[in-house]
Amino acid sequence: MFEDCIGCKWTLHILSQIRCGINRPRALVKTKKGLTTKVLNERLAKMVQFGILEKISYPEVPPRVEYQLTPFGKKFLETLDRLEDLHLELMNDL
Amino acid sequence: MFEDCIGCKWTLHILSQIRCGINRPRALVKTKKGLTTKVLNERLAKMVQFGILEKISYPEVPPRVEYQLTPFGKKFLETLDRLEDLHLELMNDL
DNA sequence: CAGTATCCAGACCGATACTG
DNA sequence: CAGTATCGGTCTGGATACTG
Repeated sequence: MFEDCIGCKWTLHILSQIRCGINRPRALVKTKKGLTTKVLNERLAKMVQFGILEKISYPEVPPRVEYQLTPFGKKFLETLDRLEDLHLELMNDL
Repeated sequence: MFEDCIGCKWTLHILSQIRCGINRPRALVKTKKGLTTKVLNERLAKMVQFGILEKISYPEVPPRVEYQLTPFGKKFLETLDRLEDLHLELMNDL
């Protein structure tokens, strides 16, 4: 599951954007050059499947969709933050 | 860095083996079918570079090499364990 | 705007053979 | 036994165009 989630150069970026409140597909695609709807949707689908994200569709025209972190997703990111802290600590020790 | 470490299907396996005390290249290659010296060495080099592993060469013939987790490497794995715990928790809630 | 389908270049990695 | 080099198939993912 890790591999599938993190073993993709976009996943971390996408998650951090969603955490910042950028949670609509179009907006997400525009946050980084090279990210396309195809790859974005693949990643989003995976993360929904893994219980990291939740998808909300509003029955409007034009359609509106938002993705939100689930409670698990939030804990997941927090744990990742801790990993980053660890790494920064290491760098400081040098 | 995460991407580089975890975004490879072998890394997690290799690290868990080393944690179990299987820390010589030859032995590691034999732990999983499909793992070759080339890929193994690539991964080991990366992990040494990232400060996760430490390489110890004994000046013997035939040569003997061992890899060990650094303190950072141990914390790194512990944090990964916590991620796994989180995921198991999630599964239980269903 | 959201999402899917198609195409194709290029990275990746497994197999093999080789050196020290 | 440790490590490097080379080759070649596979599969990812970026570009593009399309539907609802």
